[in-house]
Amino acid sequence: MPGAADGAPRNGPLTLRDVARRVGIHPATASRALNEDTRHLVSASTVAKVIEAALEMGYTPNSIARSLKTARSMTVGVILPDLTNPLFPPMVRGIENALLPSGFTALIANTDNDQERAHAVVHALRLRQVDGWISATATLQDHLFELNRPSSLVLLNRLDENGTPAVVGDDHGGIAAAVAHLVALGHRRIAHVAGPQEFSTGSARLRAFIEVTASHGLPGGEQLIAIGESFGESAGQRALRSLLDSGAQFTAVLAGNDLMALGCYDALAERGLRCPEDVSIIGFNDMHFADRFAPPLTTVRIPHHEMGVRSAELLLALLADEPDVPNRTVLPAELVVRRSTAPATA
Amino acid sequence: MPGAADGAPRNGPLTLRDVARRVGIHPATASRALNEDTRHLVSASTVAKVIEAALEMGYTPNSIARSLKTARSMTVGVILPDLTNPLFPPMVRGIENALLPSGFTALIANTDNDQERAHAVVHALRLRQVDGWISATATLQDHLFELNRPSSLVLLNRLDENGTPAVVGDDHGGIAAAVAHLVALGHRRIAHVAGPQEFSTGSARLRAFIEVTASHGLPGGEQLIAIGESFGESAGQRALRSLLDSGAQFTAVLAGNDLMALGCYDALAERGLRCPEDVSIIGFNDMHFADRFAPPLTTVRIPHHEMGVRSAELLLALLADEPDVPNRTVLPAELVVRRSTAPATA
DNA sequence: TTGTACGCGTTATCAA
DNA sequence: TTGATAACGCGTACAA
Repeated sequence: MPGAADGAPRNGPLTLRDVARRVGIHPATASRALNEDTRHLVSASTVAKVIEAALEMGYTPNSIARSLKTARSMTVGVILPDLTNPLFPPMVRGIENALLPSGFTALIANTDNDQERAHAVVHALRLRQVDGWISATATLQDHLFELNRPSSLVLLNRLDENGTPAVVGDDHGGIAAAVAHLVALGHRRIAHVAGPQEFSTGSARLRAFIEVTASHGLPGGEQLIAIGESFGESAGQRALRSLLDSGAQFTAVLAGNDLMALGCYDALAERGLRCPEDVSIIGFNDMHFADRFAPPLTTVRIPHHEMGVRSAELLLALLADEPDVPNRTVLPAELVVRRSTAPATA
Repeated sequence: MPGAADGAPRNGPLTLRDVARRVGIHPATASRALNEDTRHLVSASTVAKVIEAALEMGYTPNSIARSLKTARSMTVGVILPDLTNPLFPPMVRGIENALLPSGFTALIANTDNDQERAHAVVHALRLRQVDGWISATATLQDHLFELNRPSSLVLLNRLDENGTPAVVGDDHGGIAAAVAHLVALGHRRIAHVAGPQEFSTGSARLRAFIEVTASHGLPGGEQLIAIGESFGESAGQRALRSLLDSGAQFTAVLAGNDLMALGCYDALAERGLRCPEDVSIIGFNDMHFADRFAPPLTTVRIPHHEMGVRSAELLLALLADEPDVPNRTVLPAELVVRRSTAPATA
């Protein structure tokens, strides 16, 4: 005699059975009444009674039980290099905002660009049965692929070679705008402190830099390019330092991102060079507080929050098996001119 | 005949039954073998066989099913005002790092200091059956209290009047160090641009300011205090502006936090006042990039990451029903002198 | 329109 | 030391 209908009051949190008992119906009916898309199977009057009872009793469905039954955890794993990098919080907020209406929750994990740690956190999230993934890390895609249907993965601020659905900023357009700005200021010898080439953003920006400077007829070649070993400040500093040491002549620097631009500030300072009087510097991303630096950084803005939103929407579409989901979304980049760029003097 | 032992291969992800079948034992035994703290109930040889089989088959336990059975979701809800505020990411990372070894996962939610949204996100997390809460928001405690046993809540960077376990920075010590620094530089008329008084940090710092300036024998009184309506930049700007408008005389400003200090920079700039030549400014928190501002901000550092770690450890202890968990942890604050403070000239 | 019966995958409890 | 059974709370065929 399972599910006996006697009135023994339960002590833990309320269940569907409690609500059903209160209304005097079977739990299954209560379930149907409470559930959006089965509600039409139930008479309007019972629906009303069930909903009222549920509200009154303060019933909340147990999502764990539901997940076990439906085999969907309603969670999304979000893999980041490091939440502490101001680039990511706005993206995360965008993801969370886009996920909320659908009842999905984001699980955030940081890899610190460390393979070991990446595996650990991805494993931890797999144990949690996440339904899908948003990854803003590089070189991890392959591993995620081993473990997931491609249809449940969206890349954010990254591209891979497998055509995995991705949301990125317009690297080429951003670089073009930055170079055009410098050219308009009279700069002709422009250097590029590039990000690591394993990252799609690092290589896309370098490629764009080479193309765009060539199309402007500017002097190019490897002596005006230095590649950092990370996207951090010290990598930017070391890269520009090496350029300075090489004796290359330039009046402006395009940095791989804002953090590297900050490192360029440092490299300049330690040589007694001033920005923008001696060397103009442009960053990429327009991260929070870029307008507060000394000097305020001219940089390329990409829509962080919007990128998060779009990546989540893309994933939601994939999870809903929608047809025709685009596999590459490029969001516009925009140059923000501040005070780290000035007319060329040299 | 439930759980028939015939060899029908399942197609979905592997379950405990698959592993058990492979080894030729009962699923319950496999469960015991795989589980740390029941393993001692199983013979060493079966344990070995089960573990090997599980590894070989790539079995991963279904945490949803486990949660349903154990009534623990192994998740912790983390309530923040706004992840975009650089104060919080390091704390979140601390929380995640401290949680990871215990198998707990953090669910992050932002309130934007909006009651409506706060309720929505807390509700969403409740539905997810989080086992405990870490809250860095103000004025929400009461509501959380209605919904949870007090033993599952830890406050972070906040205090309430109910003695809820909390981890905070040493506001009084930090303010004391800041004032001492200014006094040593010859300042005597020091203003305070205070944070909102509904927040424990806002009121604690104001109280400390009043006490400490008095103990130094400095001029006090309301004309040297302005209270911002939020902890943001524009609130700080408006507050200092009002002080300036009031005609109050001061040579240094203690801001409620770093963001408000940034607002003070703006208020000074719009009056043609220079920092630190005309007015020295000190912030609070030493958030990321405070050293990059113009001028680099002298501020009080609190150990963000450590605070996150400690709050998570505290919560873990509460969840484990450990006795003698401290209900207030105060972490040391340290003054970081940069270039927004200088000897008094006026 | 509603009720019945069952199972999602795991672990707790009891019995052997 | 192991096996059998039941139950966590829910959703869903199927039957009524």
